[in-house]
Amino acid sequence: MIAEPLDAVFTALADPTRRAILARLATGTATVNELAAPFPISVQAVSKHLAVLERAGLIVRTREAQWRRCRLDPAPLRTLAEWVDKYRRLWDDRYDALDNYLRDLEETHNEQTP
Amino acid sequence: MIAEPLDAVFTALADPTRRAILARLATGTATVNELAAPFPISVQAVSKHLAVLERAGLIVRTREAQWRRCRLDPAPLRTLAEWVDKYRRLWDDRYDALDNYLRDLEETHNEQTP
DNA sequence: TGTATATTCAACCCGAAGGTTGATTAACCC
DNA sequence: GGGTTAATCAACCTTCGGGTTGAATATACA
Repeated sequence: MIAEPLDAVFTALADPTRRAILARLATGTATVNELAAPFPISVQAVSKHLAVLERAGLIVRTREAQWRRCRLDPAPLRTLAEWVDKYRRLWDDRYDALDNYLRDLEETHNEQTP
Repeated sequence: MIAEPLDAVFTALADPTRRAILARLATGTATVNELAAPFPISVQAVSKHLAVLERAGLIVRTREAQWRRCRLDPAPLRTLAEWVDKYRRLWDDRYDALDNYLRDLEETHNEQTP
């Protein structure tokens, strides 16, 4: 099993702190200190979280004087959505197939015991 | 930060072995041994993976003689798709806003330096 | 009843993940 | 240049996740 970029994205999103950071960034860009403010953890810890998000391609950090401005990059979300949709379709199809199968069983049963 | 069910789903999907198990189950139900066969790890390790998937609600295990038959449950995937779509929409909107902003800047610039 | 098979439980190992504190780098401002 | 602020780097601690092996449980079968 090759290491997929999907690993990094799912791993990044598995942490509630990181999802909260993304939620904050969805309302606009922010610096590391601004992002860290609402959390009861150190700025260094938040900095680590940002590194994880950056590795997953979910955010981009740019230098701006002594600040690092963070902004979202929705690209990996598209990949994720494709993955989810693919599986949902597969599974829904299977469920449809199962439904049909059960319906057939039912009908056959009804025919045998009218 | 309350522990969300989303945590369990993202965590479950972060592991490539577990995603492979889901891929296998997308083609139909299977027993633990059947699921374990393709992997170079022990049956016990696979059993643990299945527990993680079950906790996330992604699979259901039913007793069948001495076997445990596993089947997918696509429900959490729907929740996930909703989450992803919500964020994608938010972010795409922001990007549209940024695009418009940059376009406005450009136009203003062109007016000032014709 | 006894044995084989399927699966889980329990105890353990090891490395990675999330947190801390302290030091370092980089840019601004007086 | 000297001091302040923003952020990262480095070292460390503790918890958790994925793996192992060995024992226990449950069911089928002869």
